[in-house]
Amino acid sequence: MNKMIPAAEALPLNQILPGDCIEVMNSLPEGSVDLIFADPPYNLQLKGDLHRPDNSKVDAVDDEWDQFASFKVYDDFTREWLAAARRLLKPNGAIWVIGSYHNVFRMGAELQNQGFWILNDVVWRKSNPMPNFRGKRLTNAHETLIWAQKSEDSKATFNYEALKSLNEGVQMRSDWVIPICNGGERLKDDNGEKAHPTQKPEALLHRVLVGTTNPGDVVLDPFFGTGTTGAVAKMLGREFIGIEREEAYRKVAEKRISKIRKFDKEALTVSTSKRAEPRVAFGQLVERGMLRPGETLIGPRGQIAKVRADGTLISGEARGSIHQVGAALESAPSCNGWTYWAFKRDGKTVSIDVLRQQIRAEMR
Amino acid sequence: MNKMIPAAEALPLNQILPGDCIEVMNSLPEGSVDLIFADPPYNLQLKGDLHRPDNSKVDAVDDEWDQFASFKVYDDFTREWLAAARRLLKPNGAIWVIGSYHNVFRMGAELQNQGFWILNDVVWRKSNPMPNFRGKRLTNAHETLIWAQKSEDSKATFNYEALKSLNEGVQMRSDWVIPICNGGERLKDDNGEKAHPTQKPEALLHRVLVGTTNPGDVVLDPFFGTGTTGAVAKMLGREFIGIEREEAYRKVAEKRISKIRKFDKEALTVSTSKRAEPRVAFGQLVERGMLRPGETLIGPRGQIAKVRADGTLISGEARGSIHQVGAALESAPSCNGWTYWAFKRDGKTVSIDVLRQQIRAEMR
DNA sequence: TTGTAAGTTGAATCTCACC
DNA sequence: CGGTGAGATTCAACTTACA
Repeated sequence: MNKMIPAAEALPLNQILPGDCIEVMNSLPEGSVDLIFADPPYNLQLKGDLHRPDNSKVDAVDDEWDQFASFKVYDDFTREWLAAARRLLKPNGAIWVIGSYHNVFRMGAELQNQGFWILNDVVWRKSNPMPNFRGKRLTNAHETLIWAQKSEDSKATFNYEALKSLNEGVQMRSDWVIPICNGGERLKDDNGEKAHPTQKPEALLHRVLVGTTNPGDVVLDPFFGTGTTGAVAKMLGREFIGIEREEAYRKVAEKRISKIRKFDKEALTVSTSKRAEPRVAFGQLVERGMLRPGETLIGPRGQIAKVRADGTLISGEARGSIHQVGAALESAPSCNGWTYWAFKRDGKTVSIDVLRQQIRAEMR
Repeated sequence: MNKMIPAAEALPLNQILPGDCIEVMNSLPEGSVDLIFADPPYNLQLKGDLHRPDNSKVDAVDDEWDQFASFKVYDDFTREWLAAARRLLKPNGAIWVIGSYHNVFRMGAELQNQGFWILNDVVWRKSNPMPNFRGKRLTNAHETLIWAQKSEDSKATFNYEALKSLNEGVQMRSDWVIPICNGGERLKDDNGEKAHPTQKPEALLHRVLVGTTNPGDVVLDPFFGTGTTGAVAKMLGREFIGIEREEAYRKVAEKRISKIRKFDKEALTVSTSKRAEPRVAFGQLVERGMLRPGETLIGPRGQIAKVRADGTLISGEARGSIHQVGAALESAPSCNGWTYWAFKRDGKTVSIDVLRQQIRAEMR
């Protein structure tokens, strides 16, 4: 790592870097990336690449040895690129990997072995999968993604409300129905053949990036292919770094991404949770005279408490914050006093949360 | 292995054997079982308590049998029971295992390491999963099953047509929508508490056994619990062998299975229910690029709103779902955004409902 | 009896700012 | 780094109570 240059400035943003992804990742400054999306190759047909100890004839035992050896080669490869990826991540960074049953179990186990902390596994349910023509198995209608943060105590970005909005106001689930990439989105080469065998749909990356990054975040894809990650990142105002070994793919991806335009800033603002709202102390309502010391608050089933000048409540034996007194009256471990308590105005019962909204509106 | 007695006759069929599953499996004759269904401990590693937003406490799976000190301990356990299971299988035998992201990657990798040949991974999509109460992750709405045969050249049973029939005449896919086990099917103990924390639905086993065994086949479940595998096997005219360590579970299972009657052949025909129109989230149109963030939607009297990246709209001060913003502009309590909003294509105004129809057509 | 409302529950790796 | 306390957070299906 070059200590002369601050990491952020040393990052080659919005570029496609040629070469082997492990080498290239190891040349980049550590702790500099917010999110990694990785769609590694999963062909296990590595037998031809293996160096046998001798030229013995292929028999059943050798077949088993072959299979074991090919898993070992794949596992070594997985271990190396995951370690390089992990080094690049910021402490609160996260990774998505995608695979099928051929490789995803090995990737998932290695993620755990390296200390990544799995947050969800997600099923991409293909609405239009290729049927199983021979009728010997089930239609292979899904692929599996794993979402993991760098370590158990990382605080990965999760835009809960944005994903809920994407899902008609209902909490987003771990199974995503998205069509495979075809039609106009499917990139073709000069011969009209598909430019990449496993091009991922932009809808998939849209959901990943909206849900687990913020605008301006750095997203790295070590198996860039024809650049779906980069294309969607650019649309969504994220910075990307692509790594791709094959020149043909790099060319297609560069052309593709050059044509993309970033969405308006307004369109990129997503729904946020209440957690992101500025915190308001209940005492402020008293200070401002919105509630008076001595005034009575009412709980959901008629419970009564009195407001004190310091912004605490008193109700029977219980005294303390709006939350503590609410919890005490409910014999509950906790209580959100803002939604629990109400007061009377002009004969009507009004939640104290309305007053908090007023203060928040003034703050904007 | 006792060579004096043919293996098949030595098998303790339709019984629940007490004890540790590894020891018991190793005491049974090798090569004698057609199918193994295994639902091992998931190693959930839960820490503190979890409360619902209404402050009720979630009854977590904190049983002693799910505690493992480390990944290494869990992996050793997995290796041993899978090896014992493999020994029991006939050459053309197969195995199903089920798990969550906590353990399924480790099981899948070990299956491959031992020479099992994966045929499919199957996603059990729960129609009614427990939500993520804290809003910190996606709803964990599925579990994963792996279907593997004993070795690459095994010829595992696969009843293609039967599964196709179960699926309204369409080839069965690798994602199965099945509700979690509750209601009358959920077994209770004498106190009215659930008898087992992780009882699997009979519908799941029904599909597994119809699809991958024949009547008369021997099905072994080394983690028998309260005996869903045995109950469904008996209904379907398969022979079962259960292994269960806990006496309480064995008692419940025995009582349960004694009440089961084998189906008439006629009764095996399953009734199919007509599905409602699938719900489409407006956000899907954005993810799929049918509408772009920043694009303008038009209301029936020329009202204008902009699409945001998370599938919400913004129009003046109003922001929210297509329904919410429509209602706000009309000062109405509610509004069907699908019929309210339109967009421009090639100079023509097109209802967004047209796009919803397109997605529904793809889903069929 | 029937319809409606309120209550319960499920394999869960479920907070975070501040002192 | 650990302790403290504010305060944010749920979906579908079934069961029970009651009109």
